[in-house]
Amino acid sequence: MARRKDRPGPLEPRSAAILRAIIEEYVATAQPVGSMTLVSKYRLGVSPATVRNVMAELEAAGYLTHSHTSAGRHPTDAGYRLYVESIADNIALAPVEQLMIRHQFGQVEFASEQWFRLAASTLAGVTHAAGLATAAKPAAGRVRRVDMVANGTRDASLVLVLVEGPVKQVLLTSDGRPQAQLDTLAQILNGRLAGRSALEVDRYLEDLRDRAPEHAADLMLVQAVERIARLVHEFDASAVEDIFSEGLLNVMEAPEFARSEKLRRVFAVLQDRHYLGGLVRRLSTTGDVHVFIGRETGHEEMEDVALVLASYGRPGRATGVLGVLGPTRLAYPHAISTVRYVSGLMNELVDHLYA
Amino acid sequence: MARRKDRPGPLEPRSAAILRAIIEEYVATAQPVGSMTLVSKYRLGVSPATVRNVMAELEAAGYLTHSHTSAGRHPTDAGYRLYVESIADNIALAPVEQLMIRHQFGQVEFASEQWFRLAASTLAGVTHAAGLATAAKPAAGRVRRVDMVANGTRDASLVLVLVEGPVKQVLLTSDGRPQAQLDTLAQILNGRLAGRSALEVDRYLEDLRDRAPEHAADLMLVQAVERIARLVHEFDASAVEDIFSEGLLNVMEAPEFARSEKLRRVFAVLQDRHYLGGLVRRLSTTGDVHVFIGRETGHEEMEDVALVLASYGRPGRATGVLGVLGPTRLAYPHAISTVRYVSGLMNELVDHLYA
DNA sequence: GTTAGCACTCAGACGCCTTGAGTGCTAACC
DNA sequence: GGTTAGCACTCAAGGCGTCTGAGTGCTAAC
Repeated sequence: MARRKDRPGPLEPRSAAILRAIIEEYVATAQPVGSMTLVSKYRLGVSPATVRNVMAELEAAGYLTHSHTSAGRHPTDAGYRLYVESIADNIALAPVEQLMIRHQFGQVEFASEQWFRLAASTLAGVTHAAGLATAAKPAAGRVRRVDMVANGTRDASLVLVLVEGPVKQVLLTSDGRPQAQLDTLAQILNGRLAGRSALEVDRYLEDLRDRAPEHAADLMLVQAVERIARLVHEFDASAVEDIFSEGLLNVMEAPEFARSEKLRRVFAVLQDRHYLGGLVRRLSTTGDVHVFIGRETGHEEMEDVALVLASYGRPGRATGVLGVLGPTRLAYPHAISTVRYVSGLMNELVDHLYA
Repeated sequence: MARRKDRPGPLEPRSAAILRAIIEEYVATAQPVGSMTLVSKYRLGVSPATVRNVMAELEAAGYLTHSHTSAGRHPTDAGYRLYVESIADNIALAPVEQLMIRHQFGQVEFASEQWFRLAASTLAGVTHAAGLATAAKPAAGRVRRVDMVANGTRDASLVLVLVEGPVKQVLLTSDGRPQAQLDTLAQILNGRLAGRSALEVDRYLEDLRDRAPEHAADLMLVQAVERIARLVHEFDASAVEDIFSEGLLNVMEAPEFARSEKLRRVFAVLQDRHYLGGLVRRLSTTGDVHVFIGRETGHEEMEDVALVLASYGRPGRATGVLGVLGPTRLAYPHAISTVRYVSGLMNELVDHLYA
């Protein structure tokens, strides 16, 4: 029974300290925590009996549970949530770790795709959970540059560079035109399409088709514009370009996932490209870290996992998401500060690329 | 005791039929197979007692085992190997499935990266195991085309297209040069570098540095060539560009991987980019399907898994690997014919691209 | 409000027994 | 000779009771 306050609200300092100790102990050991172990390991200044009373209150308030009568307690999702809210703000990553991460980022070539992978693997390495990152996805794609490259006898590659970074490549049939002629074509396309969005490319395509007679010879031009339009549209439509996940092995090591059934469900959810995309919308674009615990992730299958996510990038321009996935029994303070730090780094990188 | 022949060699027809039946039953049920179930399900024309005698012979010859005295038998790796060798050649994929796979390949745009992913996911879907595919990796990369694109105020993207297909993108500092100037630079680079290998790019770089005075203004040219050299070298050195794996969830469903410890080891091996690269070398380049069962994979961690792999592509040009990963208890005939068929399709695609 | 003491609870470990699927052997059969 | 029926034997898996110990909740004293 809750003696004093059943109402939600700030806990008494002593209760908060005990909840905190229970969570930290449970995170460390994955074993239900009993009153005696708690007193012996943490200098709480009270006896086990008192701790038991407080535990009973915390349980009545919904922050702890029992697996069975004579077992120790472990936190509920609500308990973790309270804990997270109590520590979310003021923590910074240890300087040593900052340095380590910066060092890793320094190693990599400025090749855009590498970053996201690096972000994911860095997060995984530092937090010992799974690291996730999506590529920076802008609101709507624009053509930066088109290039055509002869490619054997019959084919040519069309290389499309988008303002937002990604490079796309598709095949065209070139009927053996020499490179010089392809260059001319590319020049025309660049003149017409540089800076254009998908809709604008569509419009140009219609124009081309209307005054067909004049350009009829250049069926290849039409073909190219068709492909470009399709690529830009595809880019706009793609929910999330790609989710890089690294260190899923770390999650497999957690005892809560010892039998692979639970694990399978989590993996299945993660494979769904649209899922993380959906979470993105729930993230404010302010760029601060958000924590989703258990059911809060919006997926029943994920009831045993927690996500610590942050968006990065610049709202008008490109944005993406990165973060960490682990069991709800997660070292939240460390995970939060790591995610915050890495998302800061990624902001710098995005600014640099989409300046 | 083996009554007749302990020597390896072709089994008597009846023994072979029984081994075959045991394997098929075990593949289907994942349960040890007893003599009575076998007789009742498969029309063998003999009594359980006879089957038991044969089983004892097969066990003495190393093709079957016992988990304990009173349990049914299941195949050893050697048993699977014999079975695989007895069926490897003459099987073709069912026309329905051929059609289904072709259909899937028809759906995809001719964008090179998609193929490998598609191959992997098709294999996964059809065989209900995990599908693997590496990108087509040629012996040594050559520059096809260089392009430079202004990129905000300070930076430029250098886009490098290799003869072998891949497109690389890195950032350069452009000090605000206009696009026109970048085009001129790119033109110079194309003139000099098109068709060149990494070593040849190196040579050009040395040239540039030697007669520094003349071109001193174009530090950016030097910077660009440096990057290009590095990219081509990296491409040459990369063991395997990327391994696309799809449908690992399928493997997680197999009862032999019910506890995730075993699974974890397998995943860990797969993450090692060099591992599959090593297997590539063990594949003859004739393009036929190779089967690695348990320890044959060369990794102790993989003792419970089997790989069915084929190389694809053209020896002199680009080659890659694709295949299927599953428990040793795998439907080999189906897996083999599927892998063979898909690798045939990939051959066509590679011919088309690297014509 | 805190604490010591004590009765109570219950998962997990251990040992025991039973069950049944499956074997290996032997002797009869063709 | 190979094949088969019969039978004793084996052993994992499951059910069942017991024991143990960590941990609780309650009550009464501080």
